[in-house]
Amino acid sequence: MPQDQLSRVFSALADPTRRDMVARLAATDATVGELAAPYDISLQAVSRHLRVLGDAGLVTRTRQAQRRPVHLEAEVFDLMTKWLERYRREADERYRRLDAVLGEMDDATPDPQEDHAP
Amino acid sequence: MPQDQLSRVFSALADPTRRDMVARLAATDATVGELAAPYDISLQAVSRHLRVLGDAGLVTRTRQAQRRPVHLEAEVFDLMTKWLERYRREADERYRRLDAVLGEMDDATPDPQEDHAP
DNA sequence: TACATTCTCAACCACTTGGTTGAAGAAGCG
DNA sequence: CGCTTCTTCAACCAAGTGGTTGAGAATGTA
Repeated sequence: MPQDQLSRVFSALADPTRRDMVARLAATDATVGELAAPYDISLQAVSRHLRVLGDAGLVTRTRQAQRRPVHLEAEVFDLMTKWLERYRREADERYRRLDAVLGEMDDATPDPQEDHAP
Repeated sequence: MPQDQLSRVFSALADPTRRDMVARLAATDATVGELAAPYDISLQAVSRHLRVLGDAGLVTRTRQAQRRPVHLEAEVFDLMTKWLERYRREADERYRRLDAVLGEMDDATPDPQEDHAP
């Protein structure tokens, strides 16, 4: 069950509620109650969403009286960006290299040539 | 059940096997059998992984005799990059001007189903 | 101390996910 | 046509997820 961090991060962001939380936390820190306000789910559910974000390293918590303010950790985004950039660039280059037809299905005489670059 | 695409994309990439497939597909197209080779799981499982990637818009399939070559669609990465860049930058700026006002929630009450989008 | 506020833990439940095996569809070859 | 190759569909199962409610921990306040 100990997934790698990248998996945890992607998994955490696969939920719209959690993405929305991240979006709001990018603007400012917030407490659990504040974060929960807009949603129609229980405080406990929000708390658990935050635990998922925390496990992914996307947020950290502190203590402020009874409150547990949540803070977005931007560094983790770099991890994702790094992964993304690498493969996006590779695919992009490859796309640029072959000047034909991918994705277009309207060819009447489909004679798929090899698209391997020389 | 019809999740938004961003959720499907993040969810698809939350699996290490699928991320590895994407990585390999960034180099070149491949058939199901070719993709399956390195992994110790059934061909059917690989086929289903590819369906997940396909539903997320990350790959497309064509037909080549009995084979169904898989092609990586780089455009979807832009979607993620856009999302990432936006909030990473916001958090970065905020980090830079580290005034950190807690408890200062603005009036934004977003619908959890929708991402923060302009 | 007693009480209110804020948040988390625990148990439960419906649904999804990622794997399995067996059967079947689709295309080429003898 | 029957047989082989490549791939998907279907049914099943264990484990995970996201919600619920109820209890309780942690802290500040009267």
